[in-house]
Amino acid sequence: MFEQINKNVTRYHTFSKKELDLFNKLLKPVKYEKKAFLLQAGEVCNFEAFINKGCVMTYLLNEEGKETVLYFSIEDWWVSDLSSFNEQRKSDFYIQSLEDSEVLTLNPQTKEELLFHAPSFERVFRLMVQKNLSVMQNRLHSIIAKTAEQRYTDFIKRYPSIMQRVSQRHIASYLGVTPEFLSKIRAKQSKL
Amino acid sequence: MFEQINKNVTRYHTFSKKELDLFNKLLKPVKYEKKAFLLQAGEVCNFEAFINKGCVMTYLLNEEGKETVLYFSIEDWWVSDLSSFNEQRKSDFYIQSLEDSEVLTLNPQTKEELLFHAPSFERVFRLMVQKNLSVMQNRLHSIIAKTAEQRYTDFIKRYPSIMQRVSQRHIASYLGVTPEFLSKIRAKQSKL
DNA sequence: CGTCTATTTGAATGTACTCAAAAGCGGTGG
DNA sequence: CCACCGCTTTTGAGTACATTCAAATAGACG
Repeated sequence: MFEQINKNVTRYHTFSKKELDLFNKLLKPVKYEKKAFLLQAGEVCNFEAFINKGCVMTYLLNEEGKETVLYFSIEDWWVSDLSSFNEQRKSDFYIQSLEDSEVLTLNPQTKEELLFHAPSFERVFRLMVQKNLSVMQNRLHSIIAKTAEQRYTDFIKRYPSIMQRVSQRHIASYLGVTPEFLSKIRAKQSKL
Repeated sequence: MFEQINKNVTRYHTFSKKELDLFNKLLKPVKYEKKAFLLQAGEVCNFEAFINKGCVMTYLLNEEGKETVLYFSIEDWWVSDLSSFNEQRKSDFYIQSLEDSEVLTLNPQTKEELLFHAPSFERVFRLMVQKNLSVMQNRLHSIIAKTAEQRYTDFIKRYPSIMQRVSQRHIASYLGVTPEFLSKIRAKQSKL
C-alpha cells in the first residue's frame, strides 16, 4: 500500500523509519470509480492525492463549456489544486478519474500534522510544486513554439503509457487542438 | 533598500526582527544595465533575485532562433530559473534586463544558510513557486482556450504597467503571436 | 441488440503566419 | 543639435495551420 509513495518521497529527501511511519499513518486511502470526480469547480480542494493505481485528469471549462486538460496523472504522481488547497479558496478545476483509481490522500489537517512532526516534508512539497512548474513551462513553450503535429509527436514519445490509456478527445484537449484535427494529424502520420 | 523585500516575504509569514535582519544580511544587491543578461542558456542559475527596481524578461530560444517569453518581472517580483538553481543544472533560459535594474539576490549558499537559521522561509519559497505555477496554469489555459485578441485584451487589463514598459515585439512573444499580427490586432482595436 | 459516444472524413471558413516593403522612433556620433 | 543608422512597428498580399459544421463509421457498454 505505502511502498510506492515512500519511494516517491524518498527521491527528494531521506526520511527515518519513524517519519515514514507517521506519514503512512496520516495518509487516507480513497477509491474512485471511473468517471467519478475528485474535485469539481466551485468546491474547495481538501486533498493532495498520490495515485497508487489509476489515471485522472485535471481540466477547466470555459464559458462556452469547452474543456481544457491541464494534466493527466497516473501511478506515482500527485494530484491536487494546490492554490485551492493551500489558500482554501474555491477551485476552478475539475479533477476526474478516467479509470477505477486508488489514491492516498492528505488533507489540510494531516498535512499540517505531518509538517509539524517531520518538517523535512516541506522540502518534498516544494520540490514537487517546482517540478510541476517546470512541466508547465515546457508545455507553454511547446504550445507557443511548435505546431500541433510536433506537439502530438512529442506527447507520444514522452508519455507513451498515457497515450494508450486516454481517449483521443482528451489528448486533443491536452494538446490544445480539436478532436477532429488530431484525427487528421493521425491519418496523415499513419500514411508515412 | 530592504523595505520592499521584507514586505514581500511578510505576506506569506510573519518573521521576527532577528530573522529579517539575517535575511537582509544574506541578500546581495546587484545592478544590471539595460540589455544585460542575468542568465544565459547553458549556464547554471546561481541566484534567486528580487527586483527592487527595473524590469527583466525570461525567455527561451528554439532551434530556429525564435524567442518565447515566459515571464516579465518587475518591482516586487522574484526571478530565477528554479530548476537550474535548485538542481544546479544548466539552464535553457535567458534572463535579460529590459531597463537599468537593481536586484537583491540569494545564491545557493546564502539560501541554505537562511533556511538553516530561519526555516520558516521554506514556506515562503514554496508559496512563491506555487503562485508561479498558478500563473502558468492560467496562461496555458488562456493560450489554449482564447484567441490572440482576447489574450491581448486580458494582458492590458492585468498588467497595464508592464504594457507601458515593454516593446510590442516582446509582448507579442509573451502572447504567443508574431509582432506583425499583434500590430494588426492593435490597429483593429483602435478603430472601434 | 440498440444506444450513446468517440473517431474519421470532407468542405468551407477563420485565425494567425510569412514575406516584403514602408514608415516611425531612438540613440549615437559628428 | 541634427543626421544617420538600426531596430521596431505598420501595412498588405498570399499562404498555412487549425476550426467549424455536418455526416458517416466505428466502438463501447448496458
